[in-house]
Amino acid sequence: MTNIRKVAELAGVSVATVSRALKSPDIVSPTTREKVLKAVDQAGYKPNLMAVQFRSQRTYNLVVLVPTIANTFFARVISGIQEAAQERGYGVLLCNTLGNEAMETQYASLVSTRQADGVIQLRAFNPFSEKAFPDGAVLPMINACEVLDDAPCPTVKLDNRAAAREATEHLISLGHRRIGMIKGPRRSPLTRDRQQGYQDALSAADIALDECLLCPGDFTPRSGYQSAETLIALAERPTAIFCESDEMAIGAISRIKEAGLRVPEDISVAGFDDIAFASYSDPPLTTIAQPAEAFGREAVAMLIEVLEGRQVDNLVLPYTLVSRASTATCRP
Amino acid sequence: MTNIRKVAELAGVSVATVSRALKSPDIVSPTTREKVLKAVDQAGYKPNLMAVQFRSQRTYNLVVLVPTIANTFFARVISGIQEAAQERGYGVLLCNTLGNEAMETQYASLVSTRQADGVIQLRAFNPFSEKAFPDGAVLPMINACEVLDDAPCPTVKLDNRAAAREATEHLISLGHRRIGMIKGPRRSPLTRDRQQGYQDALSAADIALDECLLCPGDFTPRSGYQSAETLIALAERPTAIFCESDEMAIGAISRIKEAGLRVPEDISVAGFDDIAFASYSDPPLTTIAQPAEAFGREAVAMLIEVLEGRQVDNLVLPYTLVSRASTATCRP
DNA sequence: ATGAAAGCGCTAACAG
DNA sequence: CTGTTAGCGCTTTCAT
Repeated sequence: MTNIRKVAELAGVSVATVSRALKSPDIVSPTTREKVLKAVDQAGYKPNLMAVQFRSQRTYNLVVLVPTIANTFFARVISGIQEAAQERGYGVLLCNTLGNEAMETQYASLVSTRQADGVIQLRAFNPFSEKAFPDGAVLPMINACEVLDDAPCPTVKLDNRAAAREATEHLISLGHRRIGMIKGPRRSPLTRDRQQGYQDALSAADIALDECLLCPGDFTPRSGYQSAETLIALAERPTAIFCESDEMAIGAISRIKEAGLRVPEDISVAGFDDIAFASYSDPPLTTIAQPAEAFGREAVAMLIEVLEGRQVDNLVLPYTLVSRASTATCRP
Repeated sequence: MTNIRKVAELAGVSVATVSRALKSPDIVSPTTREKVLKAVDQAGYKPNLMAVQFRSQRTYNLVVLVPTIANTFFARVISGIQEAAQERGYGVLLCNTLGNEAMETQYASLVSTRQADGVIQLRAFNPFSEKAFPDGAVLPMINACEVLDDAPCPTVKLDNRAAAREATEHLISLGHRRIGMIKGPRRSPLTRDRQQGYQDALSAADIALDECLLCPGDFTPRSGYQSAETLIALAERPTAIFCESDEMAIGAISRIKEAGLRVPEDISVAGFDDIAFASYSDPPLTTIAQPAEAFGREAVAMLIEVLEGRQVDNLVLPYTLVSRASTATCRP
């Protein structure tokens, strides 16, 4: 492998000059620069970035901790991350953690071991030990999408409570009063906030909360399918279901139809995320559109700010209620 | 940041001893080992892997070139890659190339610049220039899923021709003789092979090929939707459609229903990939199941073999026809 | 404008 | 078993 020394010999200059000709062309004389560039070309020289990084103590790699890459919402977030990182000369180390905290901690240590400069965490968990970054220290991390309440770092998120409230209000405005909810994982702040929003809407409309209508889920189509089954079987069946993800909504619709019921005639269904399939489901899904790619892009921009020692504010991104055919007037 | 020297001072030994105590504990005396480990703990020492890598000339990073991470099939492949890489102590540098050759070349140069040890390419394109790896040299690359005909490296793929033939034969066996096909990108070997399989099946059943029934697509639901529109509008409408991806099949079904036609009563639809949504579409999708995660796992295993200088054979993974409700007997 | 030389943190001869 | 020493390839003072 050709290194800078080879190039220096070939050009008849010192290694320092080669380095300078490449990094700050303006401070070497045009003639030397020419010579160097010719030698670089001739030798097919590519700087060993491992050495460069080692020297400069920066890797230009970002670690992304994603709960599951199989979820199309996260896939979109990652696209955004990937794109923004590339533009700024950073690589992306993708870690599919499946929500496993040990794994997240392990991956975060890529930063302690200087394999990466910072972390984008897409789940509400701090993967850094007190030890690695004692108190006062600024964590090289951004927490995005699902955010810790007392995050030790800057965050980008949606106003999940408001969004869930709006989705629920949409159903209420269609005349629904018995509205089921298929939730996300138990201890997720995201789920808690969305449930809050759901309850806010009910309260505002003077509808009493019925715990039976609250079903567990894990964002997969399968869990939506199963929880829909429970809801359908209820003595007093809901006329609408609000799902915390489109994937669950699609699973739920599948189960509802299997039971011989129609969407939205018998049961309206609303989702959350606005994934690509939402438009192609039957019926097309009413949902809350999240700016998934923007989450990724913003997280990268913020993380780089942090890495460069600047102050960063938390960010709340906008959502939109997209009304499609899966929700309709209640006609019991 | 604490480094090996600090630890050495703290333990009252040389840096070499610290290094040894950590890398090959058996060749240092138990007492020194203890001292060193205590010092390591006390200093909160983590080896600077950048330095280790720099020294050992290995990064333990793999580059993955993926056409689009938004496709759930690739998401599964990546999960497999990710998992296998982690088990073997490798990190994954994910590159969403959108099929852009310049981008792929650029990312592949992470290897030339020693940011990564090898490449897993999920598209039929060689991202390495002749210059970087002259002829004889063994490319540190595995080509998976969509494979070049004369790949310059080991490959893992499906027998796409046989799989497409089987899917088509399934439709023929149901009495269909007018079978549309929604294809993948124009110049993809994958598309060519699948079309071959489709034609193989037609020939074997003495059905003449009708070019009108061949529609373009790009694996997205949207393209399936559009091509279905074309097929429906045909004077002699097909009674079945074979799509090269489930995402297109889902788009196609959506369009067919919009036209007031029923699946499978009026038109049967078959897909390819068996993504998670295939079971939850209405009707559930008949499709060719690919072992997506296995592609990822095998590619990693093979790449590491190559990196360690061993010989590797090409691999063909098995597929399965999964028959669900979207295909049924032809009754014109 | 250029060169000589130090050193980033670590490992691996080579001595002892 | 342990210490000394020489780099890995590069950037960056400090001289010239």
